[in-house]
Amino acid sequence: MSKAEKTRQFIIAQSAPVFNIKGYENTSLSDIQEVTGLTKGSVYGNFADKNELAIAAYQYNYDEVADRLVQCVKEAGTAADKLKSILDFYRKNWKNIARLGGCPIVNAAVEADDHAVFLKGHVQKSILDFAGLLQRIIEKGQRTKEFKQDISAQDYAYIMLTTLEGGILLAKIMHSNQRLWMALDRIQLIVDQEIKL
Amino acid sequence: MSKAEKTRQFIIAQSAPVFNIKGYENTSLSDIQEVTGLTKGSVYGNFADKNELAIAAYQYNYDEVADRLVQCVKEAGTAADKLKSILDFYRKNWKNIARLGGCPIVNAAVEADDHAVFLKGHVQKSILDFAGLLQRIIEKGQRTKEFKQDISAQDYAYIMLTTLEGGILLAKIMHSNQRLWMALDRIQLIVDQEIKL
DNA sequence: CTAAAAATATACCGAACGGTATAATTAATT
DNA sequence: AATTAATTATACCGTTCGGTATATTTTTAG
Repeated sequence: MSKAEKTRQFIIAQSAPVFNIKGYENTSLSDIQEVTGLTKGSVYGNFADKNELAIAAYQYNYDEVADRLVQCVKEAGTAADKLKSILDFYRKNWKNIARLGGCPIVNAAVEADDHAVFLKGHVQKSILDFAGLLQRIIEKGQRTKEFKQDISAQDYAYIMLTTLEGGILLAKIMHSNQRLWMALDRIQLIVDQEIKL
Repeated sequence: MSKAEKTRQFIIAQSAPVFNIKGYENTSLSDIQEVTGLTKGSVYGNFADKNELAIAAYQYNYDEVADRLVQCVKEAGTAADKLKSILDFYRKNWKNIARLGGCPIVNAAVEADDHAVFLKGHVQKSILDFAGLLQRIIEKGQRTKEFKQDISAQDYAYIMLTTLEGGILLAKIMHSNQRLWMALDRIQLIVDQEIKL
């Protein structure tokens, strides 16, 4: 890894939380200078423009959560355990996620849907990715006869994602873990009552 | 209503969708000049600063939706019909709401939770307001023996709100009505299976 | 160790930002 | 209709914005 590549990664890692907290359009280069201790010349030597860095930072923010989720899922055995491990992950890590600005998908989605267009494709892709993860777990459960055969794995994946992100949104603005806990409990209820055989 | 008061209302009404679309921090005074056809002097003659206008615009955006929801609720008879009328409202008006930037609560919440602090209290208040509306409908249903007695009206109000806002978030960024329809169907399912007697 | 290449810092650009003092205009009062 | 008061327009302020040309420093390769 060259020096410049190291610097590039350093800039992304340092600025990622700032983008997640202040917003991708609202974060300024002086914010990035402040948090990295580098100068504009250094930043622009490694990124074509602010948007390129913003996109890299969003990807970093999403991957940071997604990679750990995938890890949780891998470590769990049954499909039901895999789903539970995702809910547990949020219960265990919510405080820290909130400190870093909350869910990257939620934050970026609101910006990207009608004005920060340069982010839209990336946010859409990560939503498909997350929904896909959930869907594949449900389908696996169906193959292993853990879960009902006649349900739509995709529909339930999106119901879970919807409930999760709604819960995160409310929990963040209301400063209330309970709003998220309730959403997670609701997802578990759906798994137990509607998905499990 | 004085001339200035008329102008004030005009500025709020014209700029409200812009704030909802571009964000409350990211909307500039030149955006407001453009959409109102007025000059800075005129704007600052009616508002102390940009934040005062932003708050008024948020309130306008929320009230615009909330007032119509309250109207729907009033016109419906039973508690179950009242809840259904809210879901129908979103089904019928989603296209237009999306055109104006989506749900004011969702948009403002993401900004207000960690950087646009001046909005936070107002967003929190409207969430309590919306949840309260749902809660009161459920409690009415309990009093009229439509709904189960042993459920928590407040918990179900928040589950509905969570699902609704999650659905709106996904529908907006994915350009997919289906994501919202699915959330609305899920809420109806909860009413039918868990709330109704 | 030295030269070439790559990476970072400096100093600056024009444009847009939020905001204001004041002038010009319009509305309200008598 | 005239005068006063309220409202809107003009012109400007200092600051910050994203971005860049160039100089300096630091890596890297021979």
